[in-house]
Amino acid sequence: MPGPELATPAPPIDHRSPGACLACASRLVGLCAPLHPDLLEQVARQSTRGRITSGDTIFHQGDPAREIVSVVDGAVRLVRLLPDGRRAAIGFRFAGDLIGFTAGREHAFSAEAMTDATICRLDRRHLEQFLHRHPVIEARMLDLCMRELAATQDHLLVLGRFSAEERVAAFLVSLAEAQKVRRRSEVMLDLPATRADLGDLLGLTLETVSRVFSAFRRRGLIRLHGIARVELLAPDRLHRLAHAEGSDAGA
Amino acid sequence: MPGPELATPAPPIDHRSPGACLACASRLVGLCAPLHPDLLEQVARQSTRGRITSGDTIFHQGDPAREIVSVVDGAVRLVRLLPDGRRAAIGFRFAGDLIGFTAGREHAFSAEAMTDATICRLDRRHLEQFLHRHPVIEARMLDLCMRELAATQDHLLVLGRFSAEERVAAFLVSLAEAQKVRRRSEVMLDLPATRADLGDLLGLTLETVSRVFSAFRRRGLIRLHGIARVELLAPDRLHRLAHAEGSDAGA
DNA sequence: CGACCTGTTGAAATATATCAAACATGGTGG
DNA sequence: CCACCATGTTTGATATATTTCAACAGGTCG
Repeated sequence: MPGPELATPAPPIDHRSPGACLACASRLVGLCAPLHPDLLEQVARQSTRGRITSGDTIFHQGDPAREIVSVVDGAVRLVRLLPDGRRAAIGFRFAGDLIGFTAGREHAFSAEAMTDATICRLDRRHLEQFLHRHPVIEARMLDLCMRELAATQDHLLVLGRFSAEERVAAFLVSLAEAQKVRRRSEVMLDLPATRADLGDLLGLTLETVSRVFSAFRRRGLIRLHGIARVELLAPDRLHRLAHAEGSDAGA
Repeated sequence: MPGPELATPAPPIDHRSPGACLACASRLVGLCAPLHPDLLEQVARQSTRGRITSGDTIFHQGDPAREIVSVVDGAVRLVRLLPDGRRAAIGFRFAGDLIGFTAGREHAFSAEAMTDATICRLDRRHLEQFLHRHPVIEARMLDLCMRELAATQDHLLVLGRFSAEERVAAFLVSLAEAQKVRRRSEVMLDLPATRADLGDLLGLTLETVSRVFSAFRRRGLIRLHGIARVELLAPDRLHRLAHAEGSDAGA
């Protein structure tokens, strides 16, 4: 499903030298990296950690891609903007995700904070050199990239052939998945995105998203708690909807 | 060895010498790979080349991903099938493209020949071992993967926010691009796909695709030559349409 | 308090899907 | 060689899901 596979549930953070972010470096490497800690510092030393606030742009579509960004905490949306103002979101990213790693010279999309967030910027050059020196990590990177590719292809299916309800269901299911990976509840979901954000992600208008939420609520599929959290009351039925397995004809 | 699960309608395989396909191996490596030819043979030796006919399935969604396939010649569609019969195409692939390389254990989509084609099957294990031994190639692979990811994200934008006409225009432009890369005409395009294939790729019905082609024809944007080729009469206008740059208001 | 943002809901407009029929095309076999 | 068939295409009429436009409600924040 569309989304965040790359996930170590946010390791404890520890900044040795000022600005440096060893935590990010180690997250980059993954859980069981057969690397000497000293090597990590090579990367960490070239990183700067910072806190940003909801709505801030981390980098803009078109900016030279000189940095890779690790999301330490918070939620980020990746959006493409069309000349006439239409927006499409490539995906949402959360703690533990890496964004902005690209083959191109420029970022193909903007990254915007949906919540207050902590991020860590890594110098692209240094990261690439590091990867070249450590093929094991480069192999992990390839693996990561292929997973993200698969997730994006899933999303393609959603946008190409799913109805509005199926799209929203697919999103909720994938969000539950993402929270599970991060050791958070699978049924009580944090929803940092606005209806407009969801519309951009799912290829719908914000009104349609809102209507689908209402319909789900009426059918007893979900319950809204305040504005930023959804409870899945019938994950199984949502799952079937999200996989186009019909049989949820009812009400 | 449970051999024949990979391609149920087992395409006829032409075991020439020991089946080796040096051409595929070198394509995999890329043009200017700093590798000794002997090394290529390691990969080539484990490959089998074969000819398949239009409509054949190269591998099925759900099949164990034991092979990587290189398209030597012809056109292939990658499609995902939903339980209720809906189809969505991930993309089309042509000569020189590599398909089926994945992080998962199983193929997430089916690969079907749109034309008679020549393909080369590489053993996944061997390829992976080869990559591990040759980090330079692995780095190229990562680069390839990131490019494919970027292309898929582009497609996401198309499916999420483009009108039917914009989608078809985007497809034609990208097809022209693909032919240009392959040193073929940028305005006289081979169109191996049926209207239904295009619909699957663009998230439309075949009728809508047909109507858009007719509309483009009426407006003097394209001309159809027989059934399998399109001539772009106004590439610039199509380009603007494909990039949502408006200003093609007219008729 | 008032301005603003997000969300909800309604009514009308519209792009695309669906259903249906006729039309090309290319291959096959008599 | 032609008739025929299967397959793909075009076009039309209608249906429908989603968008668009619009009004209103509930928070939040200065």
